Amino acid sequence: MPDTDLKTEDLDGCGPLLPEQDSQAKSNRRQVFEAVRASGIIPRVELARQLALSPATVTQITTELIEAGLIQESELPREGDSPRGRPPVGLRVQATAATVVGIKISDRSNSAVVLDMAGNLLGSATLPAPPTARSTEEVLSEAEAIIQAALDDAGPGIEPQTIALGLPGMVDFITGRVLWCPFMEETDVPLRDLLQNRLHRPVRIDNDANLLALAELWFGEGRALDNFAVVSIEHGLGMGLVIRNQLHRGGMGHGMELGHTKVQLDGALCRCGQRGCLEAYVADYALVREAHTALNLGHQSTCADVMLETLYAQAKDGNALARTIFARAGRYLAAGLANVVTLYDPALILLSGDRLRYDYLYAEDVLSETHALTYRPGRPPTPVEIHAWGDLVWARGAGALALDFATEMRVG
Amino acid sequence: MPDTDLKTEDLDGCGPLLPEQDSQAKSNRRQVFEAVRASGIIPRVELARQLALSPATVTQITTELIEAGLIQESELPREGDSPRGRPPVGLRVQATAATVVGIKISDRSNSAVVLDMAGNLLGSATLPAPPTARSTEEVLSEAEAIIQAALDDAGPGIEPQTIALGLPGMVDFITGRVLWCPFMEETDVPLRDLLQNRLHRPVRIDNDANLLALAELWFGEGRALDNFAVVSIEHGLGMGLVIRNQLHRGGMGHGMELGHTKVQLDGALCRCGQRGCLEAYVADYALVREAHTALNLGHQSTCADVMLETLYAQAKDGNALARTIFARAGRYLAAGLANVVTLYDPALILLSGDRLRYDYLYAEDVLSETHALTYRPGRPPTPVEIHAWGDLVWARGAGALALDFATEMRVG
DNA sequence: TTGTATAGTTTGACTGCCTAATTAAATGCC
DNA sequence: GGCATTTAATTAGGCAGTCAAACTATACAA
Repeated sequence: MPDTDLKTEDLDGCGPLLPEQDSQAKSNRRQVFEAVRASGIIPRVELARQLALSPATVTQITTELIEAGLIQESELPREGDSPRGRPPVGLRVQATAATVVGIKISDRSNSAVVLDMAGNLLGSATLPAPPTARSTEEVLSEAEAIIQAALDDAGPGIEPQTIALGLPGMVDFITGRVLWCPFMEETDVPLRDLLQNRLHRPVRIDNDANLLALAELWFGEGRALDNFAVVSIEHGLGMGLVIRNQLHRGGMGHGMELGHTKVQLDGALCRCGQRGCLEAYVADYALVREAHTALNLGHQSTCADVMLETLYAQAKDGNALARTIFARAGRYLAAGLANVVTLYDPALILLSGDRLRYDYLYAEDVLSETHALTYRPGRPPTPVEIHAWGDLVWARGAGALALDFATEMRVG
Repeated sequence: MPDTDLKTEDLDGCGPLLPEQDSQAKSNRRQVFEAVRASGIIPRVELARQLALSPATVTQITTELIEAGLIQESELPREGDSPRGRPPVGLRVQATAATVVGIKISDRSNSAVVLDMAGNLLGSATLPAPPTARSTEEVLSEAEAIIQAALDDAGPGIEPQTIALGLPGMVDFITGRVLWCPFMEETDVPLRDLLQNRLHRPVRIDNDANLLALAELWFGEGRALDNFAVVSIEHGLGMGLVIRNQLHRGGMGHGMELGHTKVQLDGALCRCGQRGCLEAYVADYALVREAHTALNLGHQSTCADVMLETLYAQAKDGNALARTIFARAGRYLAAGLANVVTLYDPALILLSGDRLRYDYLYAEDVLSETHALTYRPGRPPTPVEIHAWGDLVWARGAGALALDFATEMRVG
């Protein structure tokens, strides 16, 4: 049929111009290794089932991995009723195959964890962070110090294979540059390469909100989900997003800024200079600001933490004004979470962060308010869970990043 | 090293439990085919470069595809300066290899397009839709009728290989069920399978907001992006999201509901029954509602469209009240778009939909307001573009879906 | 002409995976 | 205890897909 018969002649073609998958799928070798690590202990049959590979292939790949010292055979825990047939042989990661360090630098404390190839925690350390703005050189020294402290805690003779570092602010994961960080003097710092040169080891860096999501994806509630959001409540409100089992770093590779979504046009003043940001209602400085007014604390120049504790105590004691402060913050938080649900429809929202002691903010009220503010007829409400782990979450998230890196290098 | 040396023993393993990629990557055969279609005309060398394949492999695959009648050799348009060496031979898809139909059913009009394998438009049709609620049987008949009309327009002898249907409401792409649709009497209808049985052809169905995103991904501005959002403004406010070159259908496979994000706590009443939804400020019914008050049209029971036109005309004539209506709607829309930017950080936001004639709503003001409401220091503002195509966009999006389906079946 | 540059094909080998047959290691039944 | 049964894992043989390298094809330039 000649072209002239066509009503439209599309010489530019149609369809997406970019390849769909990121480069190519992981090799079966790597998939097998990761399935073993994800399971803890798993027999070959089960690997074949999970990965839709033939038993022959699994045998071949696992033999290679065992020879390479990456996995090992291991007794499988006995079930109650032992079935007939040849008993399966368990496989597990050779934990000592590699060691990695994940660290988090912030303006409160620096922390680090040492993980082995199986993800076991070998050691950790937390050091206070200087409250002042810091030079790049200082940050590098702090990183080195906290790594050393964690390695010391883990015991002698550990040589980490890879290192991952997380810090707040705008971090470009791809280029490894810190575009902006609240406590750093300089901007647009190629921190990854600087640290790499200093430590003579491969380094990755990422935004701390992303690390939180990675921590949940690797070690926490998100492991069985291919799709969830992690909201962190601290100084600001951060968000990490996992989509199709992968961290979504946004167009530019930075964390998502839930704190600066608008929940009220011309609303409260945010420290970013705009009005109506969620952060301006929920973050600690917003609460402190109201506490000043409500509790006649205006003349005191106590630090924010103390002031918040005071406010919380008063609310608990029945102070109505103090209660309204938390109640309002809670309602706005609910609106923000409802927006996340409406825009993403994640399978789960995890609330994470240090401030979970302010129960008022994360009480049942907030959760039910979130559901009330979400329009999803006929669908079950999106579960919202509070996940409070210790100060080491971020470092563990960085550890996951480092582990992934090490896996890429060792397994391929 | 014995296990007892470890500080934590993680028998449950670590790392994501689900496979990262969706099943497996596309075959090279399919990648080659899709690259040819995406390019329009492309020589083998370029295919090898783009897909990182050896020339030998490209030769083999293209030979197969030619033999299968899926692509063909074609003259390559001459550049101005002809370089030395053997001139490349162009490849293009054999447009006649397959034909598909994409249709959209709504409460205003039904439309359909006929596309060939190259994505060329062979024919189309639009029919008015009955304004009343419809039974499943009626919807099926309408679908059949609009398909026939489009096929008639395309000419004789066309047998579509696959069909894709889009409609508003909650559509589960995976199961092919319509959980809820504004104009359908029944709920939870297995529409895909019903249509399949009726037409004796493979069918896919999807939400109309998703189709819009697919239309942009296949034929529009989104082709060169791996990451963008499409916002559609009609009765409601829908959103489709492309992430990593793939449509993000949310946890349940429905479209995202931008219209019901909260931009004002305890704000205007939305038809969903909640308060402060973006839709309650921006959708046509919200404008009409205010027009009633502002323009003393309360006694008239004219239809919404006429009322909106009146309002728009008055605003153009300088009526201050009418102007404030559009101005307010524009500001809230800006806040909603700013939230999308803040939460997703897409590479581009496309504004799409029928109502683009209400210039006031999408004027420069809205775009600059969007940027003003977005906190992204040091980063260039997210581009927001208005994309007005005709009434056939949705059908074309459905066509893309059908084309993808046909490709899967024919190319593998 | 002949040289050179670029596009595309042919050949042979290799990798990775699969099917099918075989071996291994347990239980249950007689 | 011995043997059938059942499930796990390995081995053997083969096929599909890809690549490197050598080769052919087709243009322009000198």
